[in-house]
Amino acid sequence: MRTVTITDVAEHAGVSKSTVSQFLNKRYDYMAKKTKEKIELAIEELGYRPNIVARSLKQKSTTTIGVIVANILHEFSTQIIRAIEDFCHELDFHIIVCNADDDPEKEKKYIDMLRAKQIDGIIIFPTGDNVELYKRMIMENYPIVFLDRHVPELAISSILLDNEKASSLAIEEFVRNGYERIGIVTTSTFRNITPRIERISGYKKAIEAHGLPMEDEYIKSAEIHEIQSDLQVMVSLPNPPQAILAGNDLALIEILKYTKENQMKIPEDLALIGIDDVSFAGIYHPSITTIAQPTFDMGKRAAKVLLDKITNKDSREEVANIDRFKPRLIVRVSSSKT
Amino acid sequence: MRTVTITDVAEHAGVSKSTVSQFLNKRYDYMAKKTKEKIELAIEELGYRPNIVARSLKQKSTTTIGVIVANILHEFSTQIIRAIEDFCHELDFHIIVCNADDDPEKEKKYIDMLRAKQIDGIIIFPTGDNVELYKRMIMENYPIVFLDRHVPELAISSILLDNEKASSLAIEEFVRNGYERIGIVTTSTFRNITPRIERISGYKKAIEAHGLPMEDEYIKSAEIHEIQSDLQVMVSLPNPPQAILAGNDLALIEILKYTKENQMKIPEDLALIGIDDVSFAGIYHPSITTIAQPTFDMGKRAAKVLLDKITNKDSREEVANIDRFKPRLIVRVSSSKT
DNA sequence: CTGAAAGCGCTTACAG
DNA sequence: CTGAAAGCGCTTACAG
Repeated sequence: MRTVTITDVAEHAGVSKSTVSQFLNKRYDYMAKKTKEKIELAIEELGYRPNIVARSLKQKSTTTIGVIVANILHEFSTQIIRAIEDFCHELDFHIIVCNADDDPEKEKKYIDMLRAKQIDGIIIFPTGDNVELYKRMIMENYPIVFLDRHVPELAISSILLDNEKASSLAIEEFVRNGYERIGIVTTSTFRNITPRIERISGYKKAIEAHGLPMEDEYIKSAEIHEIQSDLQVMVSLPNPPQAILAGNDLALIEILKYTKENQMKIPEDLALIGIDDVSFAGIYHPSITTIAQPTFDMGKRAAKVLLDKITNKDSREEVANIDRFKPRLIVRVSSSKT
Repeated sequence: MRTVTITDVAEHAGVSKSTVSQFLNKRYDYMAKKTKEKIELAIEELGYRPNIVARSLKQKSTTTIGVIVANILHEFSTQIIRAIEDFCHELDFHIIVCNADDDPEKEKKYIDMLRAKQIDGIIIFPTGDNVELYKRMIMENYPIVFLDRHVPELAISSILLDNEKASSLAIEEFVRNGYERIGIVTTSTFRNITPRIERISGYKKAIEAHGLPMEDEYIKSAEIHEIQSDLQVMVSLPNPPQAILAGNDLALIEILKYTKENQMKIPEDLALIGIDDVSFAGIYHPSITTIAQPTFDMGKRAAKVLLDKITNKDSREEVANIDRFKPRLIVRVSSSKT
């Protein structure tokens, strides 16, 4: 089954390839009506479908972008992907999804491959460990946007949550309900991952601002599989925290696992707020107070900023344009007075 | 910043483009060691990265596949995507993720675009409404695999759950615990979506096999936003069901929302089993008995079957190869005796 | 208003 | 062991 090409269409319609190409690109300015009709008919009859790879080679654009998420297991990642996909679909762009698995090597491999494939731009949740590579892309003025995390020394547009605000919203809610000994548990801050670092610093500032006890033992950032034992330690303190802020969805699930296994009552034995409005927050017993990220807006913005850069490649930016999105407190039961 | 091409490398190394190309494709058979080194050096010095679009045009392969999910909101979809991505990453294939949003028009648009982009093959969760289009792809021997759903009259390899088994596992678990009036709630069966149809038929067969009461009122399939009111009707029956099987994750969440709002106790007021082992099943109060799909295996298999077809395009298959995966019952508390 | 020609950056069969 | 030439399927500046 030979595939039909523009040459076949041209022959069939009795015109030149150039003219067919004009037609395909909707440059009808000077095209005779008859010519147009002949081409339309030929395309129809032959079932012609333009080869976009050939077009891309010539035009140096693939109308495809890459999205490299740090860890596709976070609900946040999949919601962002969905938002980006929605936005791109409108503009007939496609997205290639890559999961770096928090591995800088894998991230590098993906970046290299995406660029070899002439992908027009990339949205990255950066692992943070490929600074040289990021720098090279900036130098080459390659369109790129960071999401969720950023690398402070680099002039790359970044879409971030106002993470400190997220923590302070949570602490304020705890304080309003009379909690004083408040802890925070996040996944590992190995490699200085922005949201984790900032959520902890936001936590510290808020604790201080409210004159609450600040204990190192109340702050845990660890690998997922270590969280259970860390919680054990925290709960066994002489003065254990009465409330905990979960740094993200995976941390929250670990905490809920712990409280369930140890028959701790929420919020009586331990009050809880989670950053990320997980799907089950409203139906859990008790329902869980969360800090929601505007995931849809953030994904959409990232896509918009990237596509703008792609369309507008000459305008190089000199400084990182950091776009902070506001988190929103959703009050439910897990943080209430007891 | 002019991009460096194979011509630049050839000049820099003092050899021909052909030889550089041989090098890039690792055909070292007859290559002098010195030549190899010169090329390596030139590539290094120029920071050359082959243009895969050009290669694709010539080789008629993009080492990229498309994945069109019906609805990216299901956890099942994202797990499948992850599994496919993992598998493809090993083989240096990339995946373009598309969300058809259960809209046949959108599905069609994606299929057309993916083919125009010369994507090597597609994994589809078919909406079912583009039968002509599917048929044309079969005729053209275009590599394609169906996942989660299939279209019975078509000879397309399909990766499916043994859906009837999934339902019967659930019914048996209910029966073991003494439940007799058992209902099922799924999202809409408009357009004959395979898993929903089969889960309902499996439910019916199992109910019959156990000699349990079979009532039309115990069977609901509806759009997400209608489920609350349908549950209201079901619960208000003179003889309401004592147990409900949730057809998928979204249906389960609706049911939990309903029971929570109406302060129904699980399993005392209503026992529950959900198909899809949702992330929160183990930490919910009470923990939720589920029927797990082997999502990782299914995604991996789909990718494997597709890549085999791509590698092996001559071997056309005559009949649909339907691959049924076994569901697994995970007993927790929501289905226990009261 | 339309066509001939060159070119995008590769690969490949063939010649030497 | 290596190179010249043709070709993948488009687009585009230019000529007429």
